[in-house]
Amino acid sequence: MTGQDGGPRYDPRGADLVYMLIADDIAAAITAGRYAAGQRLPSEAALAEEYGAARMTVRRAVRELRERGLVRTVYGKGTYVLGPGQ
Amino acid sequence: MTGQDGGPRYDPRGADLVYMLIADDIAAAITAGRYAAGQRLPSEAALAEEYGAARMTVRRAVRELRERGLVRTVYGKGTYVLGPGQ
DNA sequence: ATGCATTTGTCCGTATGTATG
DNA sequence: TCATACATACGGACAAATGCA
Repeated sequence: MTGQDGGPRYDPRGADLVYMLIADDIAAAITAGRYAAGQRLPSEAALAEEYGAARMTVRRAVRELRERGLVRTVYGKGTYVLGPGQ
Repeated sequence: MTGQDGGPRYDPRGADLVYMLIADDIAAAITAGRYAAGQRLPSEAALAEEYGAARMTVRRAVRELRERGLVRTVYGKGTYVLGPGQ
């Protein structure tokens, strides 16, 4: 990323962060249809196991997906994939 | 550090840099077996306290040890002593 | 209604990574 | 080199919400 003022800038959203890698991977899975709209994602604990990461890191990834508008999280139930319409 | 007016105060190649002194000391401790292979080093904060230096300086020393292949650092966990085999 | 399991929410402590002054 | 602040990451513990038997 380059600033308009000419100064080189560090991209803090680089994909070399664990939570970002996980978020990208899940996002790709959603795009690929491996997680259909309306379907529930595996639990945070299951995802943590799957990715070999801490649950807090998975939560950070899910938060990223939420901010991208890809999923919706319901307390006590889970995180659900949103369709293109919503 | 290089003086902007009176020339360099320290020999940039010499071992009289604080981080290098610390690195050498830890390396000697590893060689002497005071830190066994597989063992975790004290945290950067603890080492900083021990050596009376800033954490950033200790980090520089640990980086030196990493570049010498003496230790391996794991994000969020610590820095571990490597055996002769690895 | 009473537990019980599952899942997300929150917090704590510790440790490393990055950035700035 | 130091000092500070914040982000990222791990691991654990407990609380709150949900659903089911």
